[in-house]
Amino acid sequence: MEARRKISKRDSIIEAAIEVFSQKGYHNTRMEEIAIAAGAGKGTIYEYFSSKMELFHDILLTGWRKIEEDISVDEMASRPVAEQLLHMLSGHLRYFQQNRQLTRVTICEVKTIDQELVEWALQMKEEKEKQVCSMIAAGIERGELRPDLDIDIVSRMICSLIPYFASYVVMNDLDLDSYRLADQISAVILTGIKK
Amino acid sequence: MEARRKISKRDSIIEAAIEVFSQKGYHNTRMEEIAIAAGAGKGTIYEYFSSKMELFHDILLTGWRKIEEDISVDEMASRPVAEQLLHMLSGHLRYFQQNRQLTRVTICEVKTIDQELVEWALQMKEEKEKQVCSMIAAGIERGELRPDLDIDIVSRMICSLIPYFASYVVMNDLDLDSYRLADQISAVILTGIKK
Amino acid sequence: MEARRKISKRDSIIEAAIEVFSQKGYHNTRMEEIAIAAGAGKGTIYEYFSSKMELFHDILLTGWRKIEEDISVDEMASRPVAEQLLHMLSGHLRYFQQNRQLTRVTICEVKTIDQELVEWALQMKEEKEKQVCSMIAAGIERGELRPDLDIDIVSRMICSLIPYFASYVVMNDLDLDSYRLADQISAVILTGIKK
Amino acid sequence: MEARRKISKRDSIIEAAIEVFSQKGYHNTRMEEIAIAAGAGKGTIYEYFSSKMELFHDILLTGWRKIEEDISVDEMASRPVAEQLLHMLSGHLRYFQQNRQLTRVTICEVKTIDQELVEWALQMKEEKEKQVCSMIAAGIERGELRPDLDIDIVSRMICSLIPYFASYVVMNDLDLDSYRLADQISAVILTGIKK
DNA sequence: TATGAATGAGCATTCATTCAT
DNA sequence: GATGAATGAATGCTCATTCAT
Repeated sequence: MEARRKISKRDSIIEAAIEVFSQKGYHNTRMEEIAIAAGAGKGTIYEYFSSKMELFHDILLTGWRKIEEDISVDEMASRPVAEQLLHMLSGHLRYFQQNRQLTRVTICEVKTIDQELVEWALQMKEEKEKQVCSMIAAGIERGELRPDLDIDIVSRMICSLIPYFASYVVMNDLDLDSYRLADQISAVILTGIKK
Repeated sequence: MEARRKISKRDSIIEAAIEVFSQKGYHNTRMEEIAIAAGAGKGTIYEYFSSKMELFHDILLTGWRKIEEDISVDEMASRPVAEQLLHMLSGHLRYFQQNRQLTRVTICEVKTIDQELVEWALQMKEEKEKQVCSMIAAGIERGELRPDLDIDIVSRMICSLIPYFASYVVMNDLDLDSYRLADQISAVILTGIKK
Repeated sequence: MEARRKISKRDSIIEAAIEVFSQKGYHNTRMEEIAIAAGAGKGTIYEYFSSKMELFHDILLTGWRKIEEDISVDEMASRPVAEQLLHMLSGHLRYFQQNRQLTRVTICEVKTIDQELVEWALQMKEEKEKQVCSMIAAGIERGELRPDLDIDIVSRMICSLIPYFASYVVMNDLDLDSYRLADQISAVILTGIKK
Repeated sequence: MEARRKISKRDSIIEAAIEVFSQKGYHNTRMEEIAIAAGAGKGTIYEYFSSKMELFHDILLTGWRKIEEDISVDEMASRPVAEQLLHMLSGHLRYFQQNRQLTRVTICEVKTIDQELVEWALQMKEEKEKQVCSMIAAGIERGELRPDLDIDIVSRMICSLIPYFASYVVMNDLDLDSYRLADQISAVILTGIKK
């Protein structure tokens, strides 16, 4: 029971931190606010996280992992690009909708804070771009896509859609049909790149 | 000569502020750093700007205005979408390349700082989206584009490219051929949306 | 014990603040000095007082309340004016002697600081004048005092004695026999106003 | 003409300084405000006064000298105390009324500012007390006053009236008949001390 | 383990004073 | 002399972090 309580304490802190960070941003959030929102003491946060930065970093990591778990692209690698693209986009959009606050934090905040974090975020981005590159390259290989495409550029075009529509979804409280939206987006892109 | 010196002092502060803000971010920049970088005293900054926030806001506004001046979209309105799109994208990309630091500040920093500023940034974005919407709508009207397009979505797809490639251009110090890049991007989009 | 310590911390800050304010004046006192004198950190002061002004205001209020508690005039209202006057004056003088530093702050500092505070101080003064007015009026009523007296003027004359002798007592470190002093003062006034 | 202009510049600065100091107090007054009120440049003030403190000190000195010129007590020394007292009090009260702002500065501000100034103010006060002491002593000598009076105390009682009624006169914009007021005050005191 | 009182480094801002014109 | 742009020392206040309980 103690272990369970400890876990729930840690989780309530994370939950509260996501809430407050997403509303006020990293720099405008005070540790005390998080503590209050978590129903814990200020000191308790430091039992689980060594600093404000680490807490933030942890949230970012968790967020990213959850996305990647949610949208496992690899196992789709053999499917047609059309399907993969649709799967990826709709997966992301659905995730954004279901994790609005976490998304807001993950997308917007990283750049202002810490060199280490910026580089980490860049890595995440590049990883994503590489994933999409592979998808495109394979599509060309298989003859699905036009062979004259600049793979890097197309990959970045697709990746650009994700954070932009993320903030679109997050900022508006409207509940979108994420599948239909993804369908429309990928239709345009596909027509633009298919053979 | 007095007038000239005053202007150059103000300008040297702005220049220094862009430099430091773009490197360290708003919250990690101390006024003293800006002063030193500008070769001025701390107090001098306050002769021209009433607060750190106002200085930052001023830079953002200036940056935005310069972009809009640089890429006057309106006078192109009667041209084919293909041309307009290419003009807009290559214009932005060229601007980003020529104003790397200002771009970095303009694109990245806004969200963490101030509610008022966030709303202002949203307005700018929406304005841009509306511009592109008109472009698309007119293109459909003229029979250049597929009539079944969801104008809003396509507009957002195009707008998503701008900040993403902005940070791509800004983060890497490589000198890209912005016209070629824009050409490739718009080719894909165009194929995706043209009749 | 926790409660006790918290109280003593707050008190040690107040004590230190009275000490430093009384020696250097409000504007020449830095918060850090108070903190050092209190054996506390700068931040600790702000745990108990939201600003320098509030700390000062609090001290003033406390000082005033202590005086009024110390010299409860009301319960003497039925006694002869001679007795009341002597009681009031000797009470004040004794208080001033026993709370030299607080007196110095209370009497001298108010006017330079803050409009709100000035008005509060004026109210305190007017309250005091009214108290004495009642005393005089009742004395005339009872036939103790000359009926042709201008009550307002006499009241002000008596009130003028208090801050003046306060600073006299406070500035000199001599230990006066406050009762004898009060006796002499009130004797002169009484002879001047009695029937 | 230059000399005349220079004099008027200096005077306009003093005039403006009295105005602003009396309204905002020493610490809340900025040199720039004085400069603006004087219709001069900030730097110009330093042509005539080496520092803010010196400007303030100069005003105080001038104020005090004007009082003493206005109410020359010495030449009255041979007259009866009744007359002297009335002369002194009514003189002061008239002066206060005619120089409201200067009075406000002279009476209220001194204590918070500068050790040197505090001591100067104490000297002024003691000088005044000595003057009145002589007056009383002479009155006793001449058999006008009761011989058992404590000269110091009575002197302080009289001196206490001056700043108190000064602030009374200054704070209220009512135009008082200073002669009548002085008459009433001195009547009470005299009855209290005469043989 | 959990707490929150205590801390002090860090920073935006003010304003008396200087000095080139 | 007169000016006001430029300066930087000085200071109130914030908030992440610590540690005694």
